[in-house]
Amino acid sequence: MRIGQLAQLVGVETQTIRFYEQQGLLPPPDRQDNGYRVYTEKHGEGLAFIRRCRILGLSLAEIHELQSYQDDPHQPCTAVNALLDDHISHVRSQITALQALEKQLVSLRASCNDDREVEACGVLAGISEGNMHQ
Amino acid sequence: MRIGQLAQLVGVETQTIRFYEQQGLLPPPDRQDNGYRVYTEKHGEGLAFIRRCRILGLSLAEIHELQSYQDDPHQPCTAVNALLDDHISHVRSQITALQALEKQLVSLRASCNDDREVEACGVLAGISEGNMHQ
DNA sequence: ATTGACCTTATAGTAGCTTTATAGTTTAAA
DNA sequence: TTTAAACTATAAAGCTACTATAAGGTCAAT
Ligand SMILES: [Zn+2]
Ligand SMILES: [Zn+2]
Ligand SMILES: [Zn+2]
Ligand SMILES: [Zn+2]
Repeated sequence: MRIGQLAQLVGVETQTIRFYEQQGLLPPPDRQDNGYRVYTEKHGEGLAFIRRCRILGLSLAEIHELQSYQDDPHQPCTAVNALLDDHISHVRSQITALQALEKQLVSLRASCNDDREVEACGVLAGISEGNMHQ
Repeated sequence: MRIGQLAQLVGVETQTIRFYEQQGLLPPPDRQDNGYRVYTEKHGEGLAFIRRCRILGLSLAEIHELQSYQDDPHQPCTAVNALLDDHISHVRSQITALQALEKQLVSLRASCNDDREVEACGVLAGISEGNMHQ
């Protein structure tokens, strides 16, 4: 299977596959005589794994870490679970931060109606005056 | 006032100030004979404005846009308010996406306790099998 | 023989800085 | 007075996870 077919199968762009190979996330495939990459089913599974991790918001470094655990399957899986726990708490703190931000933005927006000049805009004034409780 | 003092005053790094100048967000200050930048209070206010916008999650492009409105203070402020509305809805959709992600991650995590080998880890199995309702 | 679809590598761009490298200037201590 | 610390300058690279572009080689069909 060549790179285009693999790309279509998994739903990524060919450049992305080459990028993952370059980053050490996907093992370098064999080459045809003309230099074309030839992929196996295993590559397909590996690529799908990477993509599902990305959908879960894992960084390439975290994926790399998971792969290193997969390479040593008789270790206890505490490290895997811990990685996910860390990721969950990271996501949660992002949510918390964004919710606080939303509150701030909404209150800022409430300080202006649409019938003013820029000079008197409550939004700009609110930012400029810096009444921001961090 | 030199760049280091301004940086300390506003709480940014000197490189960040030079970066904003280069990006056209901060007007180029006068220079001493030795080439050192000399800042005024206006620069301090401008920099503080940028920083508060950044804290509100606005992009440099959005800040640039706000600055262009400030330069024309007798326009109606509808564009300012619209910019903020857009930003708020952007933040809200981020929150929604992250909340869905958190749910997915938590359910994935629940599929493993800590007493397994990597081979049998519920988390890794969950990712590999791809039972992900997008 | 030439078109078109596919493949190759290398390089640059995205956002918002941060880091590094290299060098010149000012200020204070020894 | 010398010298070292602290400050300034520019330019360029690094960060993340790709995406896009350029310039070219390969292959099947027309
Ligand atoms: Zn993470
Ligand atoms: Zn307004
Ligand atoms: Zn925005
Ligand atoms: Zn586990």
